[in-house]
Amino acid sequence: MSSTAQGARARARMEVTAAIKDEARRQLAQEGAARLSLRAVARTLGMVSSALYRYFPSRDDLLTALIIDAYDSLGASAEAANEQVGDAAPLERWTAVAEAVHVWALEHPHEYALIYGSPVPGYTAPMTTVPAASRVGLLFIAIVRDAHHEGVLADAPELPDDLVAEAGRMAADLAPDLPPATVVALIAAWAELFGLVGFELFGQFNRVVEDRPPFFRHAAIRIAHGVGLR
Amino acid sequence: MSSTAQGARARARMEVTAAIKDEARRQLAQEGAARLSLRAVARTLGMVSSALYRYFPSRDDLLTALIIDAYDSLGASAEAANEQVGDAAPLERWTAVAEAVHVWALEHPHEYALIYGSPVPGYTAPMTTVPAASRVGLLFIAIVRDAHHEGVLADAPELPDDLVAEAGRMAADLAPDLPPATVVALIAAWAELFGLVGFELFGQFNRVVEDRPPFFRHAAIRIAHGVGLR
DNA sequence: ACACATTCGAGAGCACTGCTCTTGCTCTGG
DNA sequence: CCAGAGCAAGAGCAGTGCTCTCGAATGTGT
Repeated sequence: MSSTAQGARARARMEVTAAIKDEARRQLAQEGAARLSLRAVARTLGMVSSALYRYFPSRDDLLTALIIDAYDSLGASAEAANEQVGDAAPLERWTAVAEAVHVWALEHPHEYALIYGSPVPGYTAPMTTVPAASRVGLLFIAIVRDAHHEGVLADAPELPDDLVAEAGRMAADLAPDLPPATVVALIAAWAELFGLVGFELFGQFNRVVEDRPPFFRHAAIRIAHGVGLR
Repeated sequence: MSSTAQGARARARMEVTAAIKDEARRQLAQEGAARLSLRAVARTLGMVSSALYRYFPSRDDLLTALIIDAYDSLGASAEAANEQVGDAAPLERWTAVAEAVHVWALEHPHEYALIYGSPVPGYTAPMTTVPAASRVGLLFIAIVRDAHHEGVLADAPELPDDLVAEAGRMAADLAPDLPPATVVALIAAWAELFGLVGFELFGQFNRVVEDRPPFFRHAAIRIAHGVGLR
């Protein structure tokens, strides 16, 4: 038997699991991760709290499921933005994806905080989150790779001696067809972009930057320039 | 009477308040903000939990005190690094301060998460945190200003039309003697730098960047270049 | 078709949390 | 000197994550 429709029992389990995640996501969006309460979820679902443990062995496991969903939701938004600009120039694809991340973060602040903010107490993300977490990063790599193969990618600045070895390792792991210096610039750009998003979302720009969208767009383009996109 | 040494009562209050903050800071450093417990603090201090409310009306007020201390600690580290390199070139001062922020963050991960990570649930930073929070930013502004007045600051790239007005506002507020385009680049650089720190600290670089110090140094220098420091 | 096994919901309970309120004791300013 | 302010302590409330036990419903193998 495959995984679908194997008995009413399994189906019911799927449905209850989904219902729990849905309600948990709703509470997460409204109250934030720290105020997400298993008991409250169970309550609004009309079940007793102990029953919920049949589906998620602990609060952290529920959070992990929500984290994966959040990464996937963000990744889907970014990929949709990338596809929507079709075969535009790499720089435009980059900014479109960056915009999509920005918009998604503003629309899902608590989800964003859950995945890119400070990790919740004593919680260390399990391996299962890695694939979902990588989607946006892989998109940026793909865009830069396309630019490189089209011959429109400027060279990244030379690496200092103490970075050459590590850069080689990074390039081998992430994008063997790209120059190591470009890979280094790309990873830095990735972190810098999310730094901008996080600062805006977490209030660091309050009373500093008022009109955020043009500021972000400009910064995202400048960051793309730093990777070699023109 | 001034604020110092006005009666044994006030002094005792100061001491107890300091003891509470110290113990709270210790628990924060070990367990993280979300696991900071008023009752646990009171317990190890040998008092009953309700007594603690005479000194901090709520858990959030204690957290606010710790936030201010954390900002001040980080600011002091950054300023010390700036002074230690004396009247070196602005670029070196920039990287020295960036390094200091980086090191402080690695040494105080939970404090860093408290101030630059996702804000704790339903908590909005009160105005009283603003001065302490501004110290590092003001340092970066001062460094760039010095470079500008020494005539060694490269021009920042031209601003798009939809950013000119906002850039003028930002410059007027933060550094009227600097070109608006430079101020925009500076604010972005500030956020980007903390983006790098946050990504490293919150595990986003796991399995991506292994040898972090050279990577960070390189990225910090590249960010400084983006502001016009050479 | 029946017996066995597994799964599940419900309830009680434990140890913990932030916070409030009342009761007295102690210290201090006028 | 002594009234009032400051303070510690205790009990208590409502909430949390999580565990354990106990029937009942639901599958599965013979």
